[in-house]
Amino acid sequence: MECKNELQQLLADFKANHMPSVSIDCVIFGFHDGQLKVLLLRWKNTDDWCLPGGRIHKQENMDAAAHRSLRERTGLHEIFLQQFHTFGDVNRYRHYSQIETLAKLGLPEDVAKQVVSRDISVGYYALVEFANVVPTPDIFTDECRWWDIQQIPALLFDHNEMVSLALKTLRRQLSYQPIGYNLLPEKFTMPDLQQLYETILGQTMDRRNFQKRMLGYGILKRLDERKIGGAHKSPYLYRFDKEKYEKALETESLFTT
Amino acid sequence: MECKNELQQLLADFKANHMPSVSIDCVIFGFHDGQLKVLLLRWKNTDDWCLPGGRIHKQENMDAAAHRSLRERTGLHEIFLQQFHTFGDVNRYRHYSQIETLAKLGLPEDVAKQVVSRDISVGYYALVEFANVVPTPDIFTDECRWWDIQQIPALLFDHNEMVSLALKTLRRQLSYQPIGYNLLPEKFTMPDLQQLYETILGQTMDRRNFQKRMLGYGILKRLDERKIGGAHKSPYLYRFDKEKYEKALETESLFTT
DNA sequence: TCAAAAGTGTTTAGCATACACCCATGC
DNA sequence: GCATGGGTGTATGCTAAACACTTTTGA
Repeated sequence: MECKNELQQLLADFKANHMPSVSIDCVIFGFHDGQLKVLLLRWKNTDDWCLPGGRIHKQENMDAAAHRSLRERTGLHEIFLQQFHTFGDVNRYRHYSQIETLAKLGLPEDVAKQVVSRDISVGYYALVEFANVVPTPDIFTDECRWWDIQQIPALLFDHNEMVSLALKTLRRQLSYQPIGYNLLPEKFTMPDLQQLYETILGQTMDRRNFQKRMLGYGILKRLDERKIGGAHKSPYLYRFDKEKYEKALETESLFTT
Repeated sequence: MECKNELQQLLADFKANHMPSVSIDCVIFGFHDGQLKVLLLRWKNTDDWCLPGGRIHKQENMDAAAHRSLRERTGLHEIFLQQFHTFGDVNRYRHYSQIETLAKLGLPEDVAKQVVSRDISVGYYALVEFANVVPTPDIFTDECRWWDIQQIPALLFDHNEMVSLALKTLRRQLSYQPIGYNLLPEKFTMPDLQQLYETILGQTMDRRNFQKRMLGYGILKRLDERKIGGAHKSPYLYRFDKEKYEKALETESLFTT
């Protein structure tokens, strides 16, 4: 009972500080071992996975709330983060047997209902450098780890749909904006970059044409160093010319207002 | 006082039936006289204009709420309607001297504050056939009419920003999707269609190349009729091949999942 | 010395642009 | 008959795609 009151109190405090009806969910993309990965959380005492998310403080910009949530899950401060869609179906919380899941959480039913009442959720996607991430669970979850995009299980709520749409948006963005700055280490080789593109788009490309196109954007700087240690011929190392990269991000498309 | 209580009651009922913290705003595009137009509302007893909007019923899908709002403002049932961005800055309601405006509305201050408290707003844009629209004000407004996109005044809240972003999205969409089905009458001429494109993109195009491109999409059907009555040579009439048009909308881009 | 990966340049094709002439209609 | 707008086809250029040989490296 005391436990229940404590929970009620927690919930009341939470409600006082956060906007009701609206939540945020983040699809965090990372790249490692030639695989595109997504960061997922496992709910306490369950085998059920979901996307990291959060709520918006009453005096906080929505984008800031998304950044905060990201920071809490990954430890990263400067990240590429972009809104991609807002999900508002009444039944988006019923795709999966959430009642079972809530039961496993051990929450009293009325508390549980408030935790997952019908919400509008704003979906963001983030691109992060895999190696720098320290995956950190939140209070509802006891595990936070990367999943290969190909091997993502059935997620809670409408989160599988969110991942699909985020990936679709990422692919489209790739076709008119440079991407990679936030997904690769500072120094990388042209084959690294190509592998990233091929992984995101799910298709192979011609090495020579790819290189020509990338260099044509004028956002890469070839270093004097080469990557050593690998078998075979040592590839050159590149890094992004941040200034030009940012400019290319702003231009965004053929049609700028 | 009674008036105030009545308002309080209205507000209480409203809050019981609608999701708090979230609203919807619609940028409704129409096309007439070679001009791209947007439907705006004038607040009661003021000269302040804003976008039509609404709230989401507790048991209503968000898209349905947007459609309902559109229907109420235009009388139209089947409309092209698409979410384009969600606005969540804390200060988005302070771009303009809203306090003055609220004063003019004649609402008691505490009621007024609740009416325009800080919200997340989901922006939709709609393409409608100008001639079929019956502009209809809502309870907060006493005028609803079309404005040339070039002549839109300073709007309340962040609504100018919303119009800009909606237009930008529309322009981008034009570059990889056919548009026109919802903006033109059933039968139209190639010059009509070109004028629509030129108006949206804000640039002129070559007649011959435009026609080649449009016919190349395979979504137009040339009718045997020609448009009569105009001066000069009578142009052919076309209409969209709805089936192929829909298919083209789904394909959406080079990169389909 | 061999296999595997990386560096480099040329040819080709498809699509978008540029451009000019003839025809119909109302005044 | 003439000014205006609409119908049609061809030449050109640029970007993206296709494609092959040489070089380096570790095993």
